[in-house]
Amino acid sequence: METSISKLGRQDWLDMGLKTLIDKGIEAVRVEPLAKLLGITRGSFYWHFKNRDDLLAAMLQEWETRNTENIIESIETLAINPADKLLSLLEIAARDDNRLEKAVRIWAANDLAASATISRVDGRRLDYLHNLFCQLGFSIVDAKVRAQVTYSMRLGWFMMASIEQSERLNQIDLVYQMFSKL
Amino acid sequence: METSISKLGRQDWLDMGLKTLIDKGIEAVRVEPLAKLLGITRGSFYWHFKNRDDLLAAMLQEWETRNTENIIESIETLAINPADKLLSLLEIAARDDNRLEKAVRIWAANDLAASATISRVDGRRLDYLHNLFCQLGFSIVDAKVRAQVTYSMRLGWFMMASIEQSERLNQIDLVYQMFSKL
DNA sequence: TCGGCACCATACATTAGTGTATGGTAAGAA
DNA sequence: TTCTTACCATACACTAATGTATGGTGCCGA
Repeated sequence: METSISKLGRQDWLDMGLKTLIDKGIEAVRVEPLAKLLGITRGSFYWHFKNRDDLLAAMLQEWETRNTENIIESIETLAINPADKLLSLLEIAARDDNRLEKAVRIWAANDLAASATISRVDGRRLDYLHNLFCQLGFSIVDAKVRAQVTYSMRLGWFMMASIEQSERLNQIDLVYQMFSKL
Repeated sequence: METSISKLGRQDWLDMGLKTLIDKGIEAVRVEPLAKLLGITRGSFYWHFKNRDDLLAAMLQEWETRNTENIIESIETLAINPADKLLSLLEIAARDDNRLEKAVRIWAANDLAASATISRVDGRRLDYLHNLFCQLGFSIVDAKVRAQVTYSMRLGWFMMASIEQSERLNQIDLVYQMFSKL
């Protein structure tokens, strides 16, 4: 039937959890307030999840799998040579809506499970960047430094509150010139 | 008398607040747990502070004033020409213990008062950096972009969990070469 | 030496959330 | 039709924290 008044499922709780994680941080992801937002009681929640920690773990995994699937693959399809790939990466990082990633990183600052997830993601991305700079002709060690620096910059982008998307796009030209040249 | 068993004061609560902010985040800064850590009851707290928000505001102000006094002044004394100043800034950022700043930034992600403070600090630092790059011979707009990029990178440093101080120090050479050259 | 101030303890009322147990209901399978 | 499954409501016991009110105590100055 797919009517909009149909019953809610586990995914609805998950989505609402991720949404309030983005809007108000992990401490605001609590089952009673979530229930209020969904117009429902907590009885439903404890049917789908063991407890609050179970939801948090599910949220973390949801983000990591989504993330692992998306980013790198899309680059690999829409760009061929390493220089274009680097540029595409920078543009995606500057343009995309990073609110969920930022929220997870903030979460990770005081939570072991979240910080383990973040570390894995960082590792994969740094490896990919490292590889890219190697393909651009840099030595192993030079490529590593460049990967770290560009990635630091990318992380800094969404930690700096007072910066506009247009300004980030301005920065890309400079960064690309600097980092892609031998 | 100055005996170590003397009574506690407002500053002791403040210090313990900042310490647990660093260790466990702002949500862990709560008066009952703090009282336990100080080996005292909450009666003392409500003598020195109006309520929990009053403590949080005091912590924020403490950090901002400390911060405003320290950083830039120390640079201005230990380096004369703009190039040395830039290098000193990078080294300080890479070497210093940024745990408190990181904690405040994490806090700011979900708190208006903290994010206002962070914005002021970012503004001051970006202005200073901008000025530095101007003195190095860059145009107004080029200096602005460079200031933003170097500052982003600095913020990214303490958002990236898996990076060692020694690696940051390695990055400095490259960054300094890239950004100081016209 | 005595009053007062600064600091701390204790007790209370209140709030917001957790997790469990148990029962109700609507829809589709048997 | 009846049964079962999936989902939701309700009620309860519990925990951890907030803020207030009030009283106790040690020290210091007049």
